[in-house]
Amino acid sequence: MRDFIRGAIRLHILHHAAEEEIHGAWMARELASHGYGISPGTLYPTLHRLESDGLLVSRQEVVEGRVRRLYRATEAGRRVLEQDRSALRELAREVLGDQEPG
Amino acid sequence: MRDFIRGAIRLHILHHAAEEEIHGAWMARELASHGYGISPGTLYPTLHRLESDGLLVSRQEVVEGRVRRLYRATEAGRRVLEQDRSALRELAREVLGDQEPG
DNA sequence: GAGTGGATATCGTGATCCGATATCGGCCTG
DNA sequence: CAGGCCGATATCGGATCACGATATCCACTC
Repeated sequence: MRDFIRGAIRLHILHHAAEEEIHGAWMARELASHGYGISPGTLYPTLHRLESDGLLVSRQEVVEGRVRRLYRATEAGRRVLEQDRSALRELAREVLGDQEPG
Repeated sequence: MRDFIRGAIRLHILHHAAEEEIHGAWMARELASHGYGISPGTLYPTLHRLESDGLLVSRQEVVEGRVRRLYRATEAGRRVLEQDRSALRELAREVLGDQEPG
């Protein structure tokens, strides 16, 4: 358990997949830009698991001469996302207290 | 990875251990009261790991005829806690949007 | 000193993480 | 059409971690 971030990766993926179609390499860059170093050996199996759990659906498309697997959140995925969001909200309330930012 | 909560357990433990002395069974109840089902087989190894990583220190004491191992956060533990807190803050900002709480 | 009860420690199994490496497939070149 | 290129995706093996069940520990009681 390097970071508590590890477990938040699913949340992050669902969050973006609920808003638009995403693909693995894009997600890797997105996570990296937030400082979440995730390796392909973690990311792709995670995407597959989310799909086999019915939280994501994928299709393949050719974009700029590259085959990409595009993922979107399913209804079940959105429900799980909402559950995770409220868990996050409670966690933030508990651990961050009522501190006002700035 | 049932929940993103799994990884947040370390954060939760550090949060409480930074404020007061805690012990395993108390932490189990605290986590359970927030709906985080954590088994002893996860909690105790986690405490040991945090201690061997230098984030917690422990001492034994007899309380009400029971031996308890009391944990407190070290300075390093508090630093990690702060790092995790700001990661949590950024995650909340990213995934929860700019919604105002309450 | 045997029993009690709550807290803590450990064991084996299965899942997960990880970096490195391999594969894939459309595009371009010739 | 064959071959090379390149980014995206998939897979492999070792190490770590989560988990529930079970065992152990220790102060107290009788």
